[in-house]
Amino acid sequence: MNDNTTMQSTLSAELAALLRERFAAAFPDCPEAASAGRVVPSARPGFGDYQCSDAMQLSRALRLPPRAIAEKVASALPLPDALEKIEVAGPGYLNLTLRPAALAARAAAVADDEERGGVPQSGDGRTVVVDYSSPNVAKSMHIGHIRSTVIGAALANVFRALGYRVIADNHIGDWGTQFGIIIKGYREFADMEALARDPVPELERIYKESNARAREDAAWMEACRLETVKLQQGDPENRALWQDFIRMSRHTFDEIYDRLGIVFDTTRGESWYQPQLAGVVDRLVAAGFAHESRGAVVVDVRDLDPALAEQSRKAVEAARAKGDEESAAREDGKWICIVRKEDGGYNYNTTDFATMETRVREYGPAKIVIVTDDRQIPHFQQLFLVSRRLGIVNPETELVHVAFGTITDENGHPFSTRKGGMPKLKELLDEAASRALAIVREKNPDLPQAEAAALAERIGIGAVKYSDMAMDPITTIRFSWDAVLALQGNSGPYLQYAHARIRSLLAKYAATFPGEAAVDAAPSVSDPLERALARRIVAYPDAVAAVAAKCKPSILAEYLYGLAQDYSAFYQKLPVLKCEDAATRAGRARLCACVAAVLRRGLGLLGIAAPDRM
RNA sequence: GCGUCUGUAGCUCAAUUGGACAGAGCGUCAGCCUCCGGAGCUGAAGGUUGUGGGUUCGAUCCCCGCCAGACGCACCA
Repeated sequence: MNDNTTMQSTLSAELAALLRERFAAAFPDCPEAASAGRVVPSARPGFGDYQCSDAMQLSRALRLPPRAIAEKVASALPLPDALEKIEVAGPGYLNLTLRPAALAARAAAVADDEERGGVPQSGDGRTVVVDYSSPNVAKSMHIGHIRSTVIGAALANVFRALGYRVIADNHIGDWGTQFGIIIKGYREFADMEALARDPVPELERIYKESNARAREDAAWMEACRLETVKLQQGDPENRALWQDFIRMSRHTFDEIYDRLGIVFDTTRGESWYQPQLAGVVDRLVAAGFAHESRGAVVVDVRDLDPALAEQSRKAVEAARAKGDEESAAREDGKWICIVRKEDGGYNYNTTDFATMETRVREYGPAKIVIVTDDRQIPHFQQLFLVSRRLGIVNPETELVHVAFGTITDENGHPFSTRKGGMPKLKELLDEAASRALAIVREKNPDLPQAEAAALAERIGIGAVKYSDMAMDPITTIRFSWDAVLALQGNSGPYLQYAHARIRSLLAKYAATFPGEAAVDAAPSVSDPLERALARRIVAYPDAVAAVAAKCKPSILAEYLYGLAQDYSAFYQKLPVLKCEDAATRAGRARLCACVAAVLRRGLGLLGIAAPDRM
């Protein structure tokens, strides 16, 4: 183990490796011992810095009391430089305590690693495709889109930080039957002025109205269908309209993305794959995976897995036994994956197969990560299964569907379209900025107008983003203005505030003690509050790695919140500028600087700004 | 009917994925500004982790059965 370290791995990984060696050496005849040594940060300070509970697990295999096993591992020599002691505690825990100097050096190394962000380069140049945001052309982005956007962008950042080559792809909804409906409506009742002024809401109005008419007027519906067919056959006029709609919509999306600081490496909408769709279906049929059914071409997922077939057969029996023919009929729908519709058109299944295939062929990715709401879980399960069986995706490519919970209204019900649907994303961001501005003005009355507004924007957006990432993606969010825009407690601004306070303190430090070079000092870790901070900093690389492994930015949000909390406790109790002893003062200033660096970096991965003042 | 997800403090969520005494925020109550930024800090109250079994040295976490809610189930994505 190396104290001042090149950051090739995380501290916990190095300690685990050390213990693994010792377990293996102590019990060479036991295969289970060879894989022991898992290490996690200790539950409480009294239990050292890291703990290992594997001795208890091995007790059965080794037929020895857990404490005896732990003792043997703990007493092995020599103790590496970084460790002060290894103790056996409780029923058989191994508690590892770091030497303060080693902890301080390690914390500084993590914070100072500007190039790699203190994070091991486990990606090693492999490729990850991250598919997120994916709004629909001719529809406004609303609060339902923000989770995919924000979570996906954070995951892309994290994979990049870990040394992966990332392809961030915005798979926008720019193809499908809705365009016939819009084109028909556009021809009949478009308000050209409104379209010029603010195109997307007008397109949305056109779609809604045309769609409503199609529902009650069969002739209208047929006309819409014909427009779709014309578009898909390449009719120049319809294609020009369609491209116009895309251009207008993308312009509106880009305004939001600019504001959110979201970037993509590529934007390939569904239409991009359109030329490949016929070939996909042909190959599925040729391979025997797809067949004709009720006029459509379908893949029956049950054909790929006898267990599913059996499960399905039982479900039908159970329904029939109760005379529930409706449920029995529904059963098919769960397993039928339509790849060509009765009318010869293709749908999202076909497009998604083509997308999968293209991504594998073009990028050779180690992972494909797709971020959508949880209603699409069955769709992606089927897509992944069939893609693998057909060989569209090779076994080396990991497929991940990051499913997040839908956003409901304040009462836990879906937002009803009749009552205006989900709040628009732009409205949300405006409201966030405006609430933040009120506070900025109050706290910084002397700040020039433009600066205050810019700052409020960063704070408001930070609040919105944080609230969407602070919890596990699968959690359903009950929308509430007060929760999304919270500026106190577990919130984005709380983290930003902790960071701004440190920056301010460090500026004052530099001005007050120009001779002291805190940069050269080791972070102070003598007080438990300081030590807690250093331990937290050292765990940063583990947090980032965990985000990638679980595809949950919430892990990083949680980590940063803990770091900020620890800092606030430290700040309250231990003086820095007012500390009499120059050496301690420098050590504390250095520790503060390390915290600020990690906060800024972590917030950066979440896509949240870290202003120097607020 | 079948499937997926979820159930943890009054409310919103954590719990390093099987480890030591289940922790935060909001709200409530009591404190902290002659003190580096109070968007802050300290403390109190608040829990049979939906429920009943099982596995384990050890279960919020894994398995089985119930209960409740959300979502999905043939040409939207």
